[in-house]
Amino acid sequence: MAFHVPNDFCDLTSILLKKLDHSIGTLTPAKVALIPHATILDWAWNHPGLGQLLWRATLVDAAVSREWIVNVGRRTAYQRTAHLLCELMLRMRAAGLAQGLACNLPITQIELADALGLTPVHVNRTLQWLRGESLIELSGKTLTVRNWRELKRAAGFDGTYLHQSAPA
Amino acid sequence: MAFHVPNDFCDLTSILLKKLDHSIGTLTPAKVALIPHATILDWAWNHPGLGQLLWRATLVDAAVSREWIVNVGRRTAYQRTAHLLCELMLRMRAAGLAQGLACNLPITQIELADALGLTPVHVNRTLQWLRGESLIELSGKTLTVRNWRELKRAAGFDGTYLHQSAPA
DNA sequence: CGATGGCTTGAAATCTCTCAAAGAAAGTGG
DNA sequence: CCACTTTCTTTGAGAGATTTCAAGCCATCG
Repeated sequence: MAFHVPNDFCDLTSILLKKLDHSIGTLTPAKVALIPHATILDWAWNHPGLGQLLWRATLVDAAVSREWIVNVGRRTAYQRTAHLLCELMLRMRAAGLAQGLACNLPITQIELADALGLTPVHVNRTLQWLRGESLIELSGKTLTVRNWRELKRAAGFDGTYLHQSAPA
Repeated sequence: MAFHVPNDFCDLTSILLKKLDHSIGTLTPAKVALIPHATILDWAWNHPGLGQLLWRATLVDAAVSREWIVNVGRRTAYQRTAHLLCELMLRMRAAGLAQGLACNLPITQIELADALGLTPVHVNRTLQWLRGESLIELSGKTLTVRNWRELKRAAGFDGTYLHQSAPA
């Protein structure tokens, strides 16, 4: 239901929602910082600036979720896959983890399929199509966008929902 | 991407996310309370209990969004429709707006289709199927669940994500 | 160098959509 | 309160996107 890229806060939900309704796992070896709930709550209530930042982070996650609903519910496999790749590229760039329009994407087609609501077989064909149109290169663990403008157009992508501009 | 039932907070997102990435509309005549952002922010930072409640409300909305991703991405039209009806019934009950397993559902099949990522035509056939199985009655503006247990089973519904138990 | 997991390909099956039209229901104006 | 219009619901048949099933290939790893 969601992907996190390095430096993302994750599972902020658990601070206030005590009943687990989902789980989180790693797709690769990862360095994870564990922060006690008590610490976060202390930050939130005693440093309003921080609290605002944390709340905001959860709101951005929610915005991304809403976009995924649209993606999965209303776009074709082709648009949908392109859309996810646009999102991931922008988020990796914001995290300072991209070189130009290339970034690490250590994810299998099976995992991609799960996130896209497609079968792995169809994801495979869709990626071939995107490659055939020279929109992307995706080999091994590296995603390179060959034609950002066309990829965006194919996906119907508008990154507003990522709220990447600095918060007030 | 979401439905609100009476008494739901809506658009809390806009308090911290200044760039609009979606819109909100009414499906029926509605009584709406407008609260200035400044007021909400004041509540949030000067009354920690309230702030926690507000933050929590946005987290529950996010949890619902995540479930919708699953619903639209991984369930058949039949399961998906049943699932949404389960959710709506539970939320209407929590809002004190249901009589037993019957509640108001003033929504057209077209709107339902939009939320489900289906065509209105297919929603129509799906509802007929659910009616045929005696799981629901849905005529005019009233939804009645005839067989809650079976409807839940058909939908693969687990209401945990609604977090309806009282917050700490 | 065998084993495992991931990628690719093909063909048939299926779910859902599209197109098209007709019947109900609900709202509007006279 | 009745024509009239609009919107919503229903039905049918054909088309299409995606899935399913099945198999082969390739790369990586111990």
